[in-house]
Amino acid sequence: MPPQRATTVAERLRLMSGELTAAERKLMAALFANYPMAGLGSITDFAREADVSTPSVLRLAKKLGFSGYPAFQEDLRSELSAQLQNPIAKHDRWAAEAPDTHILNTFATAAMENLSGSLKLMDHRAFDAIVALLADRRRKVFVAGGRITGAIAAYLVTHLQMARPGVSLMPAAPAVWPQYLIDTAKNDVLLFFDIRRYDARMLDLAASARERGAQIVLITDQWISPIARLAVHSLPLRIEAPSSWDSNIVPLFLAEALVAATVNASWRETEARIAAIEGLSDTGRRSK
Amino acid sequence: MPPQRATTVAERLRLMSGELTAAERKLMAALFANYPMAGLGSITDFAREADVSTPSVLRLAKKLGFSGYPAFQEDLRSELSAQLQNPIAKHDRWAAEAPDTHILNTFATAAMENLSGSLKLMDHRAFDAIVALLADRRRKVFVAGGRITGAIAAYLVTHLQMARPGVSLMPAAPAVWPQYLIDTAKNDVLLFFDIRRYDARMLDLAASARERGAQIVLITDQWISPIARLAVHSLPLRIEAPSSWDSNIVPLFLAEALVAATVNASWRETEARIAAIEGLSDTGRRSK
DNA sequence: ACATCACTGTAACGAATTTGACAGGCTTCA
DNA sequence: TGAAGCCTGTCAAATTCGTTACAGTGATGT
Repeated sequence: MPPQRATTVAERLRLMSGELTAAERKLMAALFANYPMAGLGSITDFAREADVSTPSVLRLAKKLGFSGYPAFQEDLRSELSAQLQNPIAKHDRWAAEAPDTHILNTFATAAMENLSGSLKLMDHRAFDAIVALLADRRRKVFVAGGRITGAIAAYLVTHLQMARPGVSLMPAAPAVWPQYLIDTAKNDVLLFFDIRRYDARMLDLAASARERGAQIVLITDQWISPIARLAVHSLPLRIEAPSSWDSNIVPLFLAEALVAATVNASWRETEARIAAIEGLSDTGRRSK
Repeated sequence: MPPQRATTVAERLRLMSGELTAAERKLMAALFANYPMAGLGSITDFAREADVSTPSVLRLAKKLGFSGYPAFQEDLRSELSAQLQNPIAKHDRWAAEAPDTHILNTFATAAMENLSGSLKLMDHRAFDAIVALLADRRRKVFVAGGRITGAIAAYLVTHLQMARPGVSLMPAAPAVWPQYLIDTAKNDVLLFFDIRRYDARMLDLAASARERGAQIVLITDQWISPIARLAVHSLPLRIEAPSSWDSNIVPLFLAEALVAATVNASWRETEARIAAIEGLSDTGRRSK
């Protein structure tokens, strides 16, 4: 454990720069030349880079208050990861007049980080492949969600049903699943939202569906549901929130993006359908 | 020398994700959970982080085409330093390797703008006042949503029910609303999600509830539902999306923030309840 | 039920790293 | 000029690390 995380290594170095010896200044220069990457290799590499001996590096690390070279490196790493986490986030407060610590602001920061973190690691080819499956009208589509994610699944189904026929929501009760499975043909699509605590019965459902030849698609969290090994495509998302429960903002984002992309992918057929729905639902409904 | 710098480690990993074994997927998840820092420590640390053996780490590195673990690390480092060179550059592209015009990117931009736009205009005192209403256990809480926002309403109810008793979802069918209204006492809370096209029957419901003395709370869009004039608090949100439909990401955000704030506001009473629910739901359910 | 195959962890080896001890060299001041 | 003190590198010991070999396990298919 590093002595004080109050400040960065660079900061500490600058503070001590007056008391540094010649070799230590060379090290400091080498580290700043490409900070902090130069310090992330072995102590030997770092020493060679600065053209000093390895013990000099060790002495510098100890002078900075670290127990040894690995401790020094660990500090550099955590510093770096902290820096990477807020590319933009800490700019300013989100909600104009609320304090930084107001839950609206902490939640907004978490949501932004979840979204950008999810997208950075997302495989957009998998996304496109899922859209292709959803846009293929020869396949029936079933969507399943757990106790919490059920609402997201329902949301997706509501929208997909406007975009194409043959879309159903898997009911929450496992007892009725067989009735849906029996109608599942080969190559139909079964899309799961499965986020921790993963439901064992969802895994069973996925296994049964897969046996019948269904294409399993999985939307999960960064810890990855066990359904992943049955799925043709899985998308892991970040869902952490400053709350007792996880955040489903990113899963909802993905649901909306999937719908929009599916509509785009088959606009010819979808356009007429949407228009028809508009016509039907305008009756007895006031619009803006 | 690494085999190909044409692509990032994350990218290569995603490309091979289909051919990964269970242990390798655990490693991938661990690496992505804290990318790329998790891979910059020792092979032992990385293995422990992912809860696999050290040889499994090595096997993954070789599978990705590296000569050994150090080569893998070197690639991560150079990738990282390349990324650090453009501090802001790739900020506009959210999904790292998808084109700017990919729907994931356009949607992400819209979502970010909606969120920050909503928060800039939000009255955090109204938010706090709503939380105070929701946290007051003497009041029953009813939540109503329209055809689309119903899923968000259901999501809010699912979570609020974990935080406190006396929370119900207004069913979609207007026919059964009287049964709920009859149980509405003075000062109970009726929270609406109402987004364009505003449903006339929702307005009727709000009017009836208000006559009975209920406190009406409204979450709506920037064009503001007519329910607003009946409500004690309204929060207008931005919901525009590059899609045929509006985005409900910000409404969901608000729902989550309301839940978290409500839990905080009455933590003393809520803590035990959450623990009890955990205890009940752990039975017959697998955890992570 | 059996055999095969792929996967995973344990254990042990060699290599590289980190660290401490020591001695040479430079500077400083009497 | 000489001596003291600090700084620095060389060297070797100890530790940790990366790697290989092997055996156990579970899944798959005959």
